Amino acid sequence: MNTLLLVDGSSYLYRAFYAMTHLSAPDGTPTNAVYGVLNMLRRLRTDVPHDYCACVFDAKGSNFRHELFADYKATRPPMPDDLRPQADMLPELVALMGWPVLKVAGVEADDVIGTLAHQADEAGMKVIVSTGDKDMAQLVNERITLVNTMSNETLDIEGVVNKFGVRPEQIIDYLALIGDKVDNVPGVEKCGPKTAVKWLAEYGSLQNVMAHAADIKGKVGENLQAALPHLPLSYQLITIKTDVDLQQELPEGMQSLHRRTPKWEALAEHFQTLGFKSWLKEAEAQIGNGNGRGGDLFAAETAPPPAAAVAAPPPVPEIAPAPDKLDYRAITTETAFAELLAKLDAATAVGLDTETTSLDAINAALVGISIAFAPGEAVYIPLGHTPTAAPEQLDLHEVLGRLKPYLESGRLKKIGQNLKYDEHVFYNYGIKLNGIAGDAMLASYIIESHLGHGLDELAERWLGLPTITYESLCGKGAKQISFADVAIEQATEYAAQDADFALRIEGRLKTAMDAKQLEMYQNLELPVAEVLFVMERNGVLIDKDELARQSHTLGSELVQLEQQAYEIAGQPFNLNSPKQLQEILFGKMGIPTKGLKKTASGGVSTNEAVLETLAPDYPLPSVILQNRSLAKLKSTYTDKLPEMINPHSGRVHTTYAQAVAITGRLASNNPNLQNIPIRTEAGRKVRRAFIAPEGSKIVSADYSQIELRIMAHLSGDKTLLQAFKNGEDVHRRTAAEVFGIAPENVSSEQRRYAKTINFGLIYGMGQYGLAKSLGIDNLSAKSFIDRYFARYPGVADYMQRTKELAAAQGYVETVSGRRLYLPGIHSKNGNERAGAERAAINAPMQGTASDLIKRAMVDVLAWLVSDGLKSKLIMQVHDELVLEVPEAELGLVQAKLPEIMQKAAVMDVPLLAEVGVGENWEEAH
DNA sequence: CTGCTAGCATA
DNA sequence: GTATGCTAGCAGA
Repeated sequence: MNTLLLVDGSSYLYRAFYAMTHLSAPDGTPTNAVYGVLNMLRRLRTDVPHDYCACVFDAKGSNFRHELFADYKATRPPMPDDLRPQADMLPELVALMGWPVLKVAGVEADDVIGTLAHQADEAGMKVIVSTGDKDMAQLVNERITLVNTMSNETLDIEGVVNKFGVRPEQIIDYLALIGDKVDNVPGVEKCGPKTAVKWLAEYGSLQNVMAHAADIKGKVGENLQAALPHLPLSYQLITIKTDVDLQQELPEGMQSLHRRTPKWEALAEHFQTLGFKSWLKEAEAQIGNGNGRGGDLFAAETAPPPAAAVAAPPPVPEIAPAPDKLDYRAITTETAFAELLAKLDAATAVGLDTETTSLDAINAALVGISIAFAPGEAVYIPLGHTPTAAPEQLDLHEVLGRLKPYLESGRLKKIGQNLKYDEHVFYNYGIKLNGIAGDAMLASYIIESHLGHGLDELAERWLGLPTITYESLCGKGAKQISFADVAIEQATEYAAQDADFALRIEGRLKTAMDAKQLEMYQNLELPVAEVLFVMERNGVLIDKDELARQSHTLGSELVQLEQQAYEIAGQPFNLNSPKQLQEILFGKMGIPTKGLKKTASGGVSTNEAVLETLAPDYPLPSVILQNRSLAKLKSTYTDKLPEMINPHSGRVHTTYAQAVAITGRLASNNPNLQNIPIRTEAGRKVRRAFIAPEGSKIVSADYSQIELRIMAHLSGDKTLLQAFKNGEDVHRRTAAEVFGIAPENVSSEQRRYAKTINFGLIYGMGQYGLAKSLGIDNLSAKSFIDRYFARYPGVADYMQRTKELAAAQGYVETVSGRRLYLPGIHSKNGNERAGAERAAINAPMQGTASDLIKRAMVDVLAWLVSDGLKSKLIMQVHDELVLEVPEAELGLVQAKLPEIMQKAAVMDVPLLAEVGVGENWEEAH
């Protein structure tokens, strides 16, 4: 029989507070109640065997009993000042310990416990309710028992009868007669336990006692008569609900009440602050055991789950309290603003969001700021709305000046959605945002990188709530209006919600992370976001004139190619139009289309591969190819980059997307600085325009064969590992192995083959792909691959294992525990499935490489800052970091930069980073 | 004006 | 054969 263990967190909070001697954290925060409750939960966890469990707390605010009876609990003194902060922090700590935590607005903890107990009872489960509250005795039956963990007292039916002298089903009647002084529930004057038991023994039920009120003599008889009108109400107040709607909190019912793995990382942090030393040690030991990240992000290899393991566990259901109502306000008066500042003084963490005039952060102007304090509680400060939209509005600079200390404070923690954006916005006004402690977008990216991370989607997925969309306020497309034109009322609803939801979602997502994920989130992605902010802000200096010259040259070359094409075709046409080109080549010129690749829409493709095959036999294709290549250079790079120079800084500021690539890589856009040409001579010239200011140089360092090294590490293949350890030329070595000759006899052709195989493997390539890229037949390609796998059995084995793992669990992992989901891995479509298998093979290598360089970026920036260097990180291109370095620091950076990159992780292969210096990016590479 | 395809730049 | 972002052309509003 399954057992459900329910803990009345709120009742214990009070009892522990009054029972425990004073205790406080190093910073003076009282901790006795928190310590008492957590200690009790630790004992319960081991002492009471159970299958499901939950710890229930009272939600803030009034509940249905207050509606029944305005004076309910009216005589209770307010919560002692020493208890309040403890009450606030306790639920989070309990959740971090792995307990499902429930808080339901509108009812009390008792009612939630009553409901869950009732449901479990109906399902034939055994229920143990751990509480210090005697009222709970009304729940006891054959399967439901109470345990007071503080006094070690157990109450079953017999126990209730022994203790109270009435049966469990009479407890409500019993308590109604006695009343409850603490909760201000009126009973019968002068009627205590003895009298109540006597009456109930005689008449059986409250109803019957009331019916015979006239029979009872003496002063108590009179009192009973006097109490008759209010006794039904008391009965109602004392009755614990067993029918609370928990659909929203527990959409999957009892099944979600599994104990989860404690978040040791976060617990350790809290125990540290709270001064719980022995528990801190314990948490650290757990982390050291690989149950959290140890000293080294890459040290712990998780044991692969059993092959039978099913896809990722479903996200833990929503257990955070949903606020009973929303409190969103606009701040437009000095009084309200002063109150807001006072609130910020008291707050430790807030949700933060800005509204602006532009998606381009560096050029965006502030329209308003929203701040959330608690779920459902947020304010919006309109600052840059048009007068029509906001008749009353505080002065932008005045407000910013007074908010600045809070925004720049590391003490006040900020949580938001893509805060890197807001960080830029504030920086535009001379404010450096500090204390960034959470970002819902990044948290979501860590948990499920393959899904969307927009706030709207997150609210839907994690809170089950719809959002007000930006489009519903501002419209879209050409007719879109500026947020500055949105009326305050609607702007407040929207903006306050964004801050509120970001705060709520981030908290929710954190509880869904395992220790490794929390580690990656807090110690990798959040710090990386700061590095990206710095790099974006730094920008890259571009030599406009150089690009203009190149554009000019390209322009005249393009004109010539165009003329040639027209002559060959016998007519002018648009060389950039695949459709027109198709007509010319396969229509007018009558080139046979047999065996040529088709486009998705049915026509004959005119892509590079097709034109290459036609080039030996016809003159036009090679002209087109040259034209395309140059046109791309001109339109995408030499013409475009100068347009992207920011007039204020004189530099180009890209935006790095941190949550788009499913493998963990960054992406760069507006402009994309990660696809600047290098392969062709003409293309590479573009890099000459990436320069450093007078007195500085460009320094670039890139990881050598990073993904191949990671493949060696992941596969553990002896031969491959050895090649790297010996510092060999791995492609040459591979050729030697595959062709069965000595490395010194490998021809350049053979080395090229080997290099292609090595790269192909990283992409999950099969014989077909290899044949195509080497221009050999399928059979020879297969024999190459077979020979390769025969010489590198570890690699063959790894490929196989990875595919199986992906199929078994639906995701694969990087070395540091980043999860990479493969939605297509179970597809019935063979092509799609094969694609997912290739992605599965590639993802751990690409993803681990990306984790590595992210770690290096954080370390490099930390070094630059701590040593007070003037060198600037300006670009990241997947395996390369580019810096702008003053000449005085050149020697230092050249030595230290590759060293930091190589030390980003300790793996079974040495990491190698190669550094270059130059006047421009081409020279430095 | 918007959304799509083809093609191509990078690691 | 993995992972991205950008441009031009073009079709349908």
